[in-house]
Amino acid sequence: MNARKISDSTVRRLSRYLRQLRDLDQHDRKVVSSRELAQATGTTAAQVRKDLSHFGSFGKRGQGYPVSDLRVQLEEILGLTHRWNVAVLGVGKIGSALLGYGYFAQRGFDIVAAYDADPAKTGLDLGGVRVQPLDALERGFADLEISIGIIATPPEAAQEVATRAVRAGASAILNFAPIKLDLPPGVALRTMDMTLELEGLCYMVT
Amino acid sequence: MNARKISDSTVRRLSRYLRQLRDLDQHDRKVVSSRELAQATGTTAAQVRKDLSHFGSFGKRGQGYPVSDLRVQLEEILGLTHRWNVAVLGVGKIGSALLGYGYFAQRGFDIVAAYDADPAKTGLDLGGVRVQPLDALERGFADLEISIGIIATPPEAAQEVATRAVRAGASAILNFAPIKLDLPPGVALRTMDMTLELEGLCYMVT
DNA sequence: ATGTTCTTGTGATCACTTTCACAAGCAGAG
DNA sequence: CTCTGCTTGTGAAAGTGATCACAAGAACAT
Repeated sequence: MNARKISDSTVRRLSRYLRQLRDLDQHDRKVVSSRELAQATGTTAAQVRKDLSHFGSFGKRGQGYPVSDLRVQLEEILGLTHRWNVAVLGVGKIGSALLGYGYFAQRGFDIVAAYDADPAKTGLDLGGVRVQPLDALERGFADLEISIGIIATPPEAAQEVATRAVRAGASAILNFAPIKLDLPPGVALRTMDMTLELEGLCYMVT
Repeated sequence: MNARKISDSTVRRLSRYLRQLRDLDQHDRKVVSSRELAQATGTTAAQVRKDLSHFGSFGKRGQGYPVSDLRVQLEEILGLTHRWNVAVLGVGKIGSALLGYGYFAQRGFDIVAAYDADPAKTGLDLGGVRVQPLDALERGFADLEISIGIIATPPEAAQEVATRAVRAGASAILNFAPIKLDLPPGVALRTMDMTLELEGLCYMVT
């Protein structure tokens, strides 16, 4: 089924389909067509069908896709059948905002630990998580089975902290620092670079 | 020169080149090769040259690119020769984090206003900006010549607030709400969807 | 049973991006 | 001046992702 390599853009779209399906499911919709799914997620019907066809045949010709089934299928494909433990690394402005960001838990991601190099922050309770010193990182990742690290440190510290997180067991990094991270092969990485996006907007406007 | 349409991925890379060039410039480097620029930004030398060639010939064969000149050129291409006024819409966790995020100002983006629907937040001073009620949006965008709106509201409110911002004069929207925004053509849009990225990481790990 | 209407699944095609490969050009040495 | 070593700029080739177009089914009405 999914032998081939699936592109990032496809994965992103799958995520959007899933979001829509969850919504439809909650409203007890039973069936949805590729056309409707496309419209709701900002793509085309053919694209939806092509994306899904990489993983199997989930629809019925003439009818559409069963909302609930497809939802479960997508959750399996994306690896969202279980919850994920996440740690926030760096508790500055961005880091503490993430600790209070409710949508993570809602979507299956539990922030179970937070670390910061500043001793003054140790012990703080942010959104129900106690901030720990960086030295506790290795221990924490192992004990709590943390597989995703969110880098929210200043850029200077980002590389080192990311490397430590990976060595401590993280298999994925979500990076908020405006810097290029080098990670060992096999570790998943996505970077959210806000100034990069702002600059992109400026180009488009100009 | 730049008659053709430049792809998003190219623009993103240009932004990364610029970041590197600013750094090199500060360290008084005079010249840089496509190879070095590529290595520092995580792409290939050929890609760097191709990207730049869309806008002109900035380098000298046998030598490389003059750091300072190229920097200025890229700033012009990206539309970063002047500073930009930005407003934050929605002052929850994410919104207030952005108000304190120092890298925006450093890169030419001034957050000059913040709005929130919750009257309890009116008047709060966050990072030197006073939070105003949503009703003040139209007036503020006009008076302060705000061209970029950052949406940090709950998803339910995002579409309406974005639409209002555009009507009030915003020509670009940076969206942090996990939702698809519909905007009039000609308005630039970038969405930063954190749960989407996390889900992407899960797929890669699984 | 047959026909009609609808929607999926998918090979083929198209469009766009990246990579390749090399001539053109610059600087410095001899 | 010529030769050597480098690096750019760019057309051509390769690769990748998106779109098209249509046969294959499914439900329902007659």
